[in-house]
Amino acid sequence: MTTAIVLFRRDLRLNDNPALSAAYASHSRVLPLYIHTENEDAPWQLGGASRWWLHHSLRALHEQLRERGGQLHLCKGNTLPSLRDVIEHSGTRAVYWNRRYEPAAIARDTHVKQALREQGIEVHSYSATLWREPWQVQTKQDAPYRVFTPYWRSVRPTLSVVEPLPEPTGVEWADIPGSAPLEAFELLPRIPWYKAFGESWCPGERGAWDMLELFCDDALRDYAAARDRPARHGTSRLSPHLHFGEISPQQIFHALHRHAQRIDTRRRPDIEPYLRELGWREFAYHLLYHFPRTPVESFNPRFADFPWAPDDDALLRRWQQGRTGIPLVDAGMRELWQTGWMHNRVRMVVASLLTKNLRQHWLHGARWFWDTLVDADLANNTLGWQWVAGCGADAAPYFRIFNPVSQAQKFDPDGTYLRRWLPELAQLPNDLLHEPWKDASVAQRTGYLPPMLNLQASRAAALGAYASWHA
DNA sequence: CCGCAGTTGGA
DNA sequence: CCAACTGCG
Repeated sequence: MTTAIVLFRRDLRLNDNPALSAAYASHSRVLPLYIHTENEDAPWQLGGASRWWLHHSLRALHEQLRERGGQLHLCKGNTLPSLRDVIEHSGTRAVYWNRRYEPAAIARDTHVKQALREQGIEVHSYSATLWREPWQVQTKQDAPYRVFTPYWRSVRPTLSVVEPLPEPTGVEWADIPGSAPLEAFELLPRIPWYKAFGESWCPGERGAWDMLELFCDDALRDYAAARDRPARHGTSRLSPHLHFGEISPQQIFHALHRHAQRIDTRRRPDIEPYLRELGWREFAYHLLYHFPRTPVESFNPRFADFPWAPDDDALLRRWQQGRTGIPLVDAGMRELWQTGWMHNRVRMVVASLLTKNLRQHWLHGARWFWDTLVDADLANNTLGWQWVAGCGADAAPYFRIFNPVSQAQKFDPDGTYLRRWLPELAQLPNDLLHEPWKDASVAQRTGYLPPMLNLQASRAAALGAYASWHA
């Protein structure tokens, strides 16, 4: 009669959870544990929006366990002392977890594993958030891939539909006295800016599957085109669920495949474009593993002396608050603030404006996204910002500067997205909605600010600065 | 060593 | 057409 600890981290699910299944296979009792380590992930400790999500996801997991006669044991503190405490009070000799891939987490886990083993505790770790471990994918020259297309060409053919692990049934859940209340984590920020998040999101394993079902029923068929239209719910919106491991890529692949198979061949949706996006996520994790300094340093070393404009707080604040006077940018930043999420197409546009037109360092944008996105993810955030800024792996070339007006006209032609997030402009006809500055009276009538920059001039200045630096 | 190709654009 | 460069096989 032995007990095993299952340490939950970014795997807040009971299905397809290798650590949980393995623990249950070898032990008669399982003690589910979550440790709130306030600072171990510094400088990338959880941002505000992520904290909101985590709060609700932990509550959801706790409820799931209660329905099964158990409960999630919560403690606050550093991982090793907290684990030792629980080990001592529960008489446990084995700890199971699923791996994480952020540099700080790897260092921490390596240390904890070694320390526990030295005191005679078994530690077992598993792969649960990626299709392939980062060290398993290499070029013919035994180097990590730096370009997505060859990476994907090498990985995709090796992926197959695998039956996900079922939730273990009949588990005897263990607990010890002294669990902290969830409120003790103080995860909900003092400023209740997140009060509308609940209208968009349902954190937790069940919420993840509801979202996936919505995607299958609605957007999947038309994904390749619809995913570029910010007014539509054309994307999967699974990113925060994936980040916290409420659902795994394996489960998604399996579910999409099964869903597609049930539809007759002529109307069967093509799941490849979406799998490719999951491939980007996988690629981002692999890059972060192989290039652990990229969260703070440009992937391309040439950019070490890139002439970013001097930091400008006033300018940054207007960008953050959605007060730039550029409709698509302001709409996106307000969507982010109000829902904790922004459509990917719009993310590229706001990031391009900050890093290219305004020439602010990409880290300023990355940090804001880190704090405000419910799907803030070190691997994806780093890759995304460096890609837009032009200093990343497989990055956009410097001369590719998004024009927010033409992007809006192309992907939100009827202005639905702009009107949703810029209600003060909702009454304008489409041409003025896309370019409110064309009528000087709009600013007075609506209170909408005149643009803080000239798109053409700032573009030319950015190209000029790049060219003279590059020469 | 050679050849091919490279997420998302703008004017 | 903007620039060439390099990752990869």
